[in-house]
Amino acid sequence: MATRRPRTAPRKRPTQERAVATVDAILQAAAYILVRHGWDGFTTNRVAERAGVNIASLYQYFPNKEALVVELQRRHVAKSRVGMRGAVDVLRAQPSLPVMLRWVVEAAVAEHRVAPELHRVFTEELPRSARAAPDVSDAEVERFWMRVLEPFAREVPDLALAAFVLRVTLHAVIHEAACARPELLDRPEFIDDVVVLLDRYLRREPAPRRARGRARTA
Amino acid sequence: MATRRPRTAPRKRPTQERAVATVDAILQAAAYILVRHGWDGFTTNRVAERAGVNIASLYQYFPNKEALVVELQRRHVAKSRVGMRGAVDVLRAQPSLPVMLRWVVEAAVAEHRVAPELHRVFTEELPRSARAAPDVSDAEVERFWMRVLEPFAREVPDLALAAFVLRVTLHAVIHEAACARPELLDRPEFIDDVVVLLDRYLRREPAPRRARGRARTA
Amino acid sequence: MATRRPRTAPRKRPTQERAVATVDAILQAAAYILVRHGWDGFTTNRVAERAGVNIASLYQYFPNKEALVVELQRRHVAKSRVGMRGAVDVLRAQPSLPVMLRWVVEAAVAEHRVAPELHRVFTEELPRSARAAPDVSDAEVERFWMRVLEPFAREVPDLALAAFVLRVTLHAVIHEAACARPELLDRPEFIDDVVVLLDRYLRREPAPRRARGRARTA
Amino acid sequence: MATRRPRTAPRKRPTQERAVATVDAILQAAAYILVRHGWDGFTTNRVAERAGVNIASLYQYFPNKEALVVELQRRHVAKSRVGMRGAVDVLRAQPSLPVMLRWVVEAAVAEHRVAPELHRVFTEELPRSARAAPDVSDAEVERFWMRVLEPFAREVPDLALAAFVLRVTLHAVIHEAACARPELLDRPEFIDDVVVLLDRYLRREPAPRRARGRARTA
DNA sequence: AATGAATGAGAGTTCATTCAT
DNA sequence: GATGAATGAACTCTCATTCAT
Repeated sequence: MATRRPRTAPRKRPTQERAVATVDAILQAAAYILVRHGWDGFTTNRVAERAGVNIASLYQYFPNKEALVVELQRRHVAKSRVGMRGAVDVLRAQPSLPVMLRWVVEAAVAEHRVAPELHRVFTEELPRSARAAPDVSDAEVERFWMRVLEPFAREVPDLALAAFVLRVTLHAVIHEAACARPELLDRPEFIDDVVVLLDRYLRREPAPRRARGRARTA
Repeated sequence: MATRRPRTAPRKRPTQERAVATVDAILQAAAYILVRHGWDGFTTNRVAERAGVNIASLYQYFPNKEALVVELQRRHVAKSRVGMRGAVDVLRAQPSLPVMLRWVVEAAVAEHRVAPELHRVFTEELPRSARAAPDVSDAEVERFWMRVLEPFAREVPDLALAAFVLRVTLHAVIHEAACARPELLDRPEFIDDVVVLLDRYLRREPAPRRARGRARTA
Repeated sequence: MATRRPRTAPRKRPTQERAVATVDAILQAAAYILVRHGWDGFTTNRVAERAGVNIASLYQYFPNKEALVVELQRRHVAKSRVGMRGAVDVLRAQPSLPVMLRWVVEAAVAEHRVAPELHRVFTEELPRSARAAPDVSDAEVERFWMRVLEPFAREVPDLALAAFVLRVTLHAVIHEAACARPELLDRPEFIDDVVVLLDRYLRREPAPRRARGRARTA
Repeated sequence: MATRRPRTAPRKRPTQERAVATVDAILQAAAYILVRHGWDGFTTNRVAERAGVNIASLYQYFPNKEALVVELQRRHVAKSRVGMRGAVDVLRAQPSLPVMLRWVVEAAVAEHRVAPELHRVFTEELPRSARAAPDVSDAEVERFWMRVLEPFAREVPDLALAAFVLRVTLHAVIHEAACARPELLDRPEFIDDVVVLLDRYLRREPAPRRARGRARTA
């Protein structure tokens, strides 16, 4: 509600090789400072100093502090989304629900492994002005889920609601694990459990016949 | 990793009546500024001005900026936790799982209704240095859940893991709803759905007998 | 045409004696720096340093650099206008034209003696953004002249035009003298000459030899 | 008093055709920026960008920012003075005073029509460091006037003073009109009036009724 | 002749915080 | 207990100018 968002589009594309290196150094330094000192300690001077470039060079490529972080997020997301691509393809093929969920959960976990600390700062500290507009909106994600789930979630009374719950839950559990209990990401039981959580939520009954209704065995 | 956390304990308890009023005015102004301008726009001078007190008075009661926000969080949590008390008592009585869950979910929803915008800033913008140490740690909450769930979650292979998933999911879904889709909090289907989500996750089998296996009907 | 004018109203009135002294020191330093280094060399840090106060103190009383200069102009004008008051009263009494003119010229000269160098910077170097809106507009001055001259300037074909010429000439000659030939201000012949210039311009007749002694008809 | 004036002589004459075009583009852009953004907004980077040339190219022809503006003034004056040449020739022929004055006034008006906005910036905003040394000094102009007026201004007690007043008045009235009331320049009455002003000032007699129509004696 | 890249120096401005009354 | 005044330390961002190609 507060301050108007300043323009964050990069100022000038580096064309020479040297300049590309400069921009990379700046962004790498920015990531470091952001993780190390948080948004409050993220000052352009610090970034420039750490990058070993003059502060004015920084401003030749980024119009302001926010733009730096936005570009950082853009690149982070680009890297993170790689695994999600494959999962989305699987979803389109519509195998069984547990199989689909497993793919997505694993993609989400992979996503969170990329740079968990950076991810944490992005989600937990940035003011609105420094948040990158997401390339895919939550609403779009939910619509996508609705289409995918439609054949499977016959027993779900409100599909839109379920899509919302699904999106939030999926992300929250993995995000929190990545931030607070990173070791969980490596345990197969964790992934299994998340799949179970979502699978049972969506396919409400008749419940899996057998005692250990794991997604794996379904 | 970041900067060392400064002491945030309030500086001196106001004893006279006038002083109590001063402190209240300061905190109210602080909440307003925080919601309105975000953490970045939250400056002690602004707070003092809005509160109508001199900046030096502010520093007589709060040793620094962070302390202000910490106290704000303390009071917010105190208000929020009221409903949770009752729920905890119910849990101790150990009725059926869905009943227990419904109580907790409803308490959590009530909690998020208290001051959603303030809540959002607390969770999404504060730097570590301004975050209040929670009065109950996540680990404690999870241990509590383990004790509570023990009789019900027989089919759950890893109770500690389940407690983690439960805690995170419960909070995330309601928190996100409160922040992004506040109207959801008023829909009974929403609460129902969250109960279903958790109930089916914890009681993995045999599944509810009938077609619309809502918690409500269990 | 360029940049929008920033707000230049002073930020906060000093109430304690100490603060009044601070503000005075700042303004005095500002005048010094402005005269010494011109608008381009007029930096708030320099001013604060010269005034012996912290830069933040400066900003507590003036919202920005321009405001400082605007206040300087305000005070300068206030001082300068003192003599003009008397002259205006004389004009209202409507003695003979030369007498009136002499009063005004002398007041204008006095005005330009106040702080000629400062005056020069004000008129010759300030960007629009730092120019104080005049308390009396040129148009108003001209309207005043028209009223005053009406009984005397019977032979003047276009009184509005004459008021414009009068205003500009009067100011320019004295201003230029003050800036480039300050010694002129002390010579009575100078004042006499300016009076002659304006008097003969306004009282055109009996014109030299012919009625409408226009160059054209000469 | 201010900062030492840096050398402003152009750095190197463009010899190739391409280079001439470059210099012209730079100067044209400079004029645009100066008029549009004022001296304060006049930055070499902006000029280079607008000119479509690299900043380094700009510095190949101009040693610094001031030099740019100085060259701009040089060219402006060259263009402006064209009409004045003719007038000067007329003056040398010594026709009647009103005729001479009319020529000069008209030349001055034409001069001010060339690029009034640029002219305004030159006279009202440039710091000393960026002001071009005039090719003809004020003193020279005044000496010239003295020679010209000598046969006509017999009644003028101090010819040097009159030359000063004449020079200043002539310029100021037309300059102010050009800046603040441009429509005046097109009205013949305006020119007439200025001629009358100067003519009557210089040819004092036969004075209106009395010999030395001084205010003093009135 | 021309350009992309780089930079030292500094400008304006804010802020958390303390002191003196 | 409360206030007006004051300040050290940064911070963001710009600019004139130069270097390497």
